[in-house]
Amino acid sequence: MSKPRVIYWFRTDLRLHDSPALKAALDLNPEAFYPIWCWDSHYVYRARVGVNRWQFLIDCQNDVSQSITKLNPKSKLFVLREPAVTLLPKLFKKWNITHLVFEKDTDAYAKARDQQVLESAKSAGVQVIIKSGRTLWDSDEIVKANRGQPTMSLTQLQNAGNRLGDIAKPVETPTSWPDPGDMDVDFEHQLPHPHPDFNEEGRNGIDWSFQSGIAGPNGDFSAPTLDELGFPPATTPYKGGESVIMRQLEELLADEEFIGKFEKPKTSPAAFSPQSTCLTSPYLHFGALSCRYFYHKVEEILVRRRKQRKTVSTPPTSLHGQLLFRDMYFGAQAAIGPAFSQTYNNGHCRFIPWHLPSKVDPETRLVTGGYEVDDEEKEQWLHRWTHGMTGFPWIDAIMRQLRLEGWCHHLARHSVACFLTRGGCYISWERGAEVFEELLLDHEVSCNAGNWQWLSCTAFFSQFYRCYSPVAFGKKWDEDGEFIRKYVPELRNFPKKFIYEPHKAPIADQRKAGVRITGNGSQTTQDGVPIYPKPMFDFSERRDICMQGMKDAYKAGMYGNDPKVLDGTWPSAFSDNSEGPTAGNEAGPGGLSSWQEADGSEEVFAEIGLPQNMSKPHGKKRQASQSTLDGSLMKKPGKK
DNA sequence: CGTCCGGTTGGGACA
DNA sequence: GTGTCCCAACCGGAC
Repeated sequence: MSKPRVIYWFRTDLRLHDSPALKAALDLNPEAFYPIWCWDSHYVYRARVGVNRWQFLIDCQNDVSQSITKLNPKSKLFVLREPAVTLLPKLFKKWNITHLVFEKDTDAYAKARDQQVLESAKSAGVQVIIKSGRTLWDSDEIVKANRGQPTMSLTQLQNAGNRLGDIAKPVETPTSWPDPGDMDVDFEHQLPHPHPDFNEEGRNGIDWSFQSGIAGPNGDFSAPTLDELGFPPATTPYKGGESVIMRQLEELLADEEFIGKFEKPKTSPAAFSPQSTCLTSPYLHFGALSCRYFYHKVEEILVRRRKQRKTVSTPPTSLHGQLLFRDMYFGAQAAIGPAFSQTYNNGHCRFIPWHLPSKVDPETRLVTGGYEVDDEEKEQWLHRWTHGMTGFPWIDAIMRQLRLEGWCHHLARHSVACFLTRGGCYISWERGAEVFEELLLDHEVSCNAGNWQWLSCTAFFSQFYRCYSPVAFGKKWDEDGEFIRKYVPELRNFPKKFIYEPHKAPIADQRKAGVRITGNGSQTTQDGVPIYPKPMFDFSERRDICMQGMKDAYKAGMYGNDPKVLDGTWPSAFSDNSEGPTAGNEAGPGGLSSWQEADGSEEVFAEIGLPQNMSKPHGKKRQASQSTLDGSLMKKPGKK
């Protein structure tokens, strides 16, 4: 019998420590072992990925590659420039593969992709081993233990977890690494279709990461560079990689007071250099840090402190609580599926007639990626929020920190999310989720969608009268406005008295601080003088309007799968002057205020085999992150 | 892990 | 010692 020839397919598990899937692969004692990464067109073109997350991913890939090479100089992370669905069948054949091993993924897109890979493996006679390692418990098992229902509260998650038993102990880190086999990739290189490219706006050049052949420009299977992807240099100060976080974690764990007494609500959203929290989320996202490893390391400290009769914090506010919330969102997504990241046809998401609603396809019941501009003013508010030009310094500082660094504190996210949705703009949480998707290093589909639902009071949380003030909340943490001075530098020298409401400062104070408070954010200087915009609305006025709107929507009591939401008769449940596009008795499905049939652009994409829900967005380049498999592929003439 | 407002409480200054 | 005023700190309710 021939010895195993194994492909280990790295995805969002870019680590060597505590990887049950990697251990299972190595336990096969393979004759040839191929640790690979398939460069995926979904990530390159169809997901919204900003430059900072690109850099972080590439850091993680290079780091794991170096760790592999340390164990075996003949090996590394072999990055192959072709999507898995077309590439793997060719590799199975060319490399005589007997086993394919990977970590289980729960995102809708990844699930569809993996299903397709599973089928091709089956027909090629390749054995597939899949292990769970991305969450504390296997999310599908959690759902079963929760009577098939999505985990919509931490208690549900904890009860389901208790039924499943203890969180798996970390598995050992490999100390040796088998040789790869022959690396022949002399077969047809199938290029993914580059259109539509939703990351076009972020690029300053064209993407040519697929153009240089399967093994890349040097033929050495290296990870693409930002330059190859057509991106400018990244601006984040954070560096990806398993070895980076393992070093940082050692320092974090050394501070047993901090770990043992950690309470999220007591950490400051205004703290920077250093931040008030651990900043492990980007590493958890890419799997550079195992959540189970982290959980058990924290547990060791808690056990020690309990023995010493020292105080320990508990879920939901403790560090364990944060990891449990993550599992809760994964469990919710695992049960609800692709609809989890949208309102339409989501029975667990309250229907609220937000402005700028997502366009939907009543056939597939998925969002199409575009949104409707029901009100030009709201479109401008969204733009100003996105770019940190709202005229509310606390909000703008957070949004600029997010864009620049790819991260902001959890409570800061609360603040800006509340402001965009139920506590200010009354704009769809799905618009905010898209912006976060692009900008966050730690963007996790389930956590992002779940937290936006939480903050907008459409699911998980419902006390909409708890509304963050863009002035008071920041002041509570940072009276002097140091955070604002750091990220909104035009206000650096503004008097403390007015730093949260600069438009209230007398002209003399403005002149002294070297900035004028004027305009709508479309300019940064006027007559050579730096300017900062006036607030884009009266906050307390907007808060009252939003709260009344939320009351109306809660009274209507509809969810995303309500027949009236599905067929567009939902406005009959609202008075015409309720906030949002609520006039009349009929509108479009979802929260749309009108409904037109496809405008023709959809057909173009249908032609190249793009699934409906990934069809070109109307007007703006936007798309759903959680969508079905990107099947759009085209053949490059000739061989590699 | 909301904010605002109004009412109560309690300590200190002072008559 | 006691009454009164002031104000900050705290608390509970409404939204």
